[in-house]
Amino acid sequence: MDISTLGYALLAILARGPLSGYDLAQRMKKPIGFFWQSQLSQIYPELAHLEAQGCVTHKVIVQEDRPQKKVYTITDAGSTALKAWVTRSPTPPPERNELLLKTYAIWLADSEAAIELFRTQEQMHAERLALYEHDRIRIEQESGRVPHPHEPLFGNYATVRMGIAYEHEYVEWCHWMAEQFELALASQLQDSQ
Amino acid sequence: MDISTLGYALLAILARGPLSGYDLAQRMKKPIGFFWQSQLSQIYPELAHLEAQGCVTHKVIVQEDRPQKKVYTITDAGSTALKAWVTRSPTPPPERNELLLKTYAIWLADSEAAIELFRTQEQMHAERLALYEHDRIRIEQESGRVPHPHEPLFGNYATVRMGIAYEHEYVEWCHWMAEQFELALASQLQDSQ
DNA sequence: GATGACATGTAATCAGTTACATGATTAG
DNA sequence: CTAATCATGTAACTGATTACATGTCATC
Repeated sequence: MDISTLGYALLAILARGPLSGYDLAQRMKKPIGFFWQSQLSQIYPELAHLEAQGCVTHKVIVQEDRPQKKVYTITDAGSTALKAWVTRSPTPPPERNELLLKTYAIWLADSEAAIELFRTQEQMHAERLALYEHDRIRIEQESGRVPHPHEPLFGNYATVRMGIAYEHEYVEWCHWMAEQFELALASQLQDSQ
Repeated sequence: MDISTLGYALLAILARGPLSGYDLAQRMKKPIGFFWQSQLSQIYPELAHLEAQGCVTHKVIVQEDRPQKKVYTITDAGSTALKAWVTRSPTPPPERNELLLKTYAIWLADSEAAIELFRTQEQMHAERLALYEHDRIRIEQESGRVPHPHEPLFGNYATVRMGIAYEHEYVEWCHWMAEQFELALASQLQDSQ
């Protein structure tokens, strides 16, 4: 029995309550998607796999107003496997950041183009930051102040905290990058006069 | 003609000077590896592909003390393609952070196990932080103070700056996480007395 | 003579994305 | 009747990792 990371991701969501594959995909967008993404076409086979391993079971639910669906529930075996996994040190994943790769070769670019690139990135990350900060406040209001480490909402809070710190750094770095090229541009203009 | 991200990564390295496949793989470890990793078995076919596209050429160099090697040089076409690529906005990659996924389900864990996980992570990132900070100082000494945006060393400096900010945030967040579980543990012990 | 760094590749496998295929039900 | 959402899947392709395969040269 070996479970893929996606498998654990699905178990982590199902640990909070039963859901259909379609609904799992929705969760894979909104809160989970910030640190683990996945497509429906990958979720369905993975659910079948988890069921074959005895980590989940499903019931067909017939709905009147919508098409019928399969609602999956985590089993004791699944719960045990998930609990064992959460505190196992993850193997450091191969880093892959295309923006940093571009940055490594950015000395080749025109200042104007570089400034545009980093201003755009700065704005993008500022938007995400605002989104996360909104989420953080929502969570703090839902539970009185900071959630306790043993309630599910703590998972949301802790990850959103990381998101805020991450996006905050990103925005500042992008800002610094654009600034460097603006300074270079200014001194170029001065030289040509 | 379409070039993969790995292809651009190789071009970005070759833009600083000709190298063999083996040497490119070395660079893929030391400075580039922090934001783009790759194996030799992927590099060799990619170099052949780049050569077929006219982005690089190679010469066989016979060495006396070592086996012969193929040294690759970037062409004008390769240089043009690279320069056009560096300032194109990258498509945001699907986020995938296993530690955050575990964090989302960490409320299921025992406080002791959680503390160990985050203390270990904190130490790991503190080590990387020290490594990056050392690198930053080395670069600042090599060039008088901050490298100019249009010299190659700026690429190294800018990426290492991001690395420092990132690892710094990571260390702080891990520390906060461990602290949350230590507080939970302390209040548990108090309750049982 | 064995080990390790240098050097270049191919083959099998895996995880994940995109495209394809089908169908129910509701709202406009 | 048409588009959007809900709902479940399969198939083809792509990028990357791991394992396999071969060989040179220097040092211990």
